[in-house]
Amino acid sequence: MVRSTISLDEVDRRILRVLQRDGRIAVTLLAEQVGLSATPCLRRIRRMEDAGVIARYTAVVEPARVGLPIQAFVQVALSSHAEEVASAFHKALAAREEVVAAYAMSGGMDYMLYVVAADFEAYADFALKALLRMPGVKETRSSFVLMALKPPGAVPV
Amino acid sequence: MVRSTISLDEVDRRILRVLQRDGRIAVTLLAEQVGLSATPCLRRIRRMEDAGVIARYTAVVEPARVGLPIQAFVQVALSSHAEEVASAFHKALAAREEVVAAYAMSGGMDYMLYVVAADFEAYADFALKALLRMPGVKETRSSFVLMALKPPGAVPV
DNA sequence: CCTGAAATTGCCGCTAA
DNA sequence: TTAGCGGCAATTTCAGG
Repeated sequence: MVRSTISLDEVDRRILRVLQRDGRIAVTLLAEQVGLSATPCLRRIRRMEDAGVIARYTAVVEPARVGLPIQAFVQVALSSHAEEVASAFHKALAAREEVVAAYAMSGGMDYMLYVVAADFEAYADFALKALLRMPGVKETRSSFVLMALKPPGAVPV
Repeated sequence: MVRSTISLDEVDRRILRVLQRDGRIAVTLLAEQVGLSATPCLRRIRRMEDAGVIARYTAVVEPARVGLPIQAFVQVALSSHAEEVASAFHKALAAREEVVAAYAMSGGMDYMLYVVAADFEAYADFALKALLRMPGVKETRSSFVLMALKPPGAVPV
């Protein structure tokens, strides 16, 4: 995955739409759907993979069905934004598997986390014993997911 | 994708870990990595697909590389929680492609959205002209993603 | 278009309730 | 003895040159 910027034409975008909908589709079928034969279609896919447009392929696992029904968004503010503090915090986040996604944010709170847990006890353990004790953490605010209206879906390309 | 609950053994969990890391891996290879032959491995995959444990497969597209560098989390509060208002709001959300994910939440704000846009103007158009005018919307609070520390990753199975 | 590899299916054997 | 699970082999379909 190289970091170059590439331009995408309408066919590339159609490929992306199909691959976001079904990441395991056979290239042969995909090619048909976008009006190409397999070879050039595969070339375009590889090109987008190499350019980092397609970061990876993944199976989308339903957390609730694998024993992780608690899902929360957690906003975190740090007390210091010194390089060492931030990078220690990043390292601490990376080490916790229940943190499925983490973003540095603009605005009042510095970070947004997406966290999964088996139950409230496990979540409380994470929030109180792990997160609040991570380097530089000043304040956290958790909101729990009640329902996914639109499960993480396709980027509009 | 049926809605039954199934139990997963350690082999199933290993399959899920591999498929989350590489959603396009060949079943043959996957089978090797989890210590099975292809046939039972594929059977387990199908079983998890049917049970909704694996919701789908997808290509993970980097928004910034397809011309959508603005990414925001938006919290939304509704002025009414009447059935009709909520469902009209859900419908309005569903119709907007820039809303990549949407959740009903506990706590102060009723919804959390993940939104992508081509630039601030497009984002402002969405926030001011679309979102604020959706049925029942009382208040919104946008935070912009500065950096993805941990890009949406694997659920710990 | 062609060749090797992968996906998928039918069938059989083993093991444990 | 039967339900559940794994493997082998044959067939169809796909990947990649």
